[in-house]
Amino acid sequence: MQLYRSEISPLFIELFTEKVALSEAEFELFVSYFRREYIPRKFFYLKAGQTTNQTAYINKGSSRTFTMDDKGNEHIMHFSFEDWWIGDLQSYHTGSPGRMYVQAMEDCELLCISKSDFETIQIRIPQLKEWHEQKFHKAHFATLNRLVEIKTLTPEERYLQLLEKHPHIFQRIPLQYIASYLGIEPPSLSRMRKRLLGK
Amino acid sequence: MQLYRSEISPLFIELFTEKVALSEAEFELFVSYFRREYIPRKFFYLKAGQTTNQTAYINKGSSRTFTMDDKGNEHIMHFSFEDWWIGDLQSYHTGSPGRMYVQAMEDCELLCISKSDFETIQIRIPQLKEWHEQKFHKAHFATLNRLVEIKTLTPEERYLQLLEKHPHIFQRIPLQYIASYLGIEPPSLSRMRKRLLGK
DNA sequence: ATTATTTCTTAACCCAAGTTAAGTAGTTTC
DNA sequence: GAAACTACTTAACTTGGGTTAAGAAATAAT
Repeated sequence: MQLYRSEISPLFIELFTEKVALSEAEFELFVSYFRREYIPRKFFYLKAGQTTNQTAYINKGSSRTFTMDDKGNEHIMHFSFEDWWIGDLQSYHTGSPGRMYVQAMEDCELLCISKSDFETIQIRIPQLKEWHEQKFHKAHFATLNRLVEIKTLTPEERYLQLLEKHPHIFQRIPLQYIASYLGIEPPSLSRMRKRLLGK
Repeated sequence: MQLYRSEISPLFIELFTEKVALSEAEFELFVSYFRREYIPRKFFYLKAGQTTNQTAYINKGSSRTFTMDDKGNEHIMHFSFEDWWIGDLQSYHTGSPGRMYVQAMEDCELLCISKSDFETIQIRIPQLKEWHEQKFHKAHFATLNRLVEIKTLTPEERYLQLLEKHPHIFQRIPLQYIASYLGIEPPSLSRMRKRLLGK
């Protein structure tokens, strides 16, 4: 099951041939380790309790990553779209069962590479190791940013900031999910939006 | 200004001679790069806007790390005690101005090493690089954990969890700071504690 | 087109946290 | 020991989110 270039997002190709600067041969080798995976809307790429041993690139589609509390309520940590990498970082790195659910919000086409394959190829192509580490750092800072946001901003401020910084999200994601991401219930978001109309 | 062994926390010695498994000579070399720094109570090790170029180990004392929002309210991210490393990770890694304030809650004695010295010695002693990376991973997962907690637990649940997992904190830290850490105002914490007495 | 399903809004009520300000207790300082 | 400062609590009031349930609107399925 080989992957043809025409089936790979241009952004993926650009990332590894230009930013990571793999040679043509290195890129071919790298890609050869990937496998396509389809996750239909509403299905799960990953569930809490599972241990991940692969990383996935979203070639097409979108997903939401959430945890579930004791009472069965879902809490969305983030959304992912084309050109994002999804998975449970903690499970991937520690090899222990994860706490995250990753569910397709739209039909997803993923490009997946197993952890062992990735580690193998890192030895041959050191740039990939470096890229992976940087990716990890960025993920950390994104999480830190989320934490700061949630501590320093009111729900209303978080809503306005999301609207300003990521307006496209509102065109693709149901408001109930956005409410969960903001940390409030759908009726609260509804009330808030009404409140803000008068401003 | 040399550091004598008797002046270094046994935990620090144990960490690097046993867990990181440095040889006697390596340890001596490593320690020689450190410099002592004293931060009196209420003074700042770091302020938002500054760019850090060192890491600090708390040999003695405690600190709080917080951000400040637009309205001037402080939001405590975490507390640190003996045997913890403090600083602004994001500023340290990206070399850009940080958003964190690190203030001594008790008189602090720190062991500090500059970023450049640490990078130099990493080349000579690769175990240190590995240790540092692991430290970074753990920091990430701690942040993730905080985010999950704050999203899935109510203030009361967060309070009870803190009380259960870190009861010693209540013996060393003013309740107003704990309130900030939990994400509520001091009167709310006070009311909550009163409420919980009847249970 | 009709039905079914999903998504969003609204209303009513409750409750907990925010806010402000006052007051108490404990500690430090001189 | 009095004054000053800090930490904590309490009260009164406001505000905004949670909850539940019902209904409206939009979308998908048949």
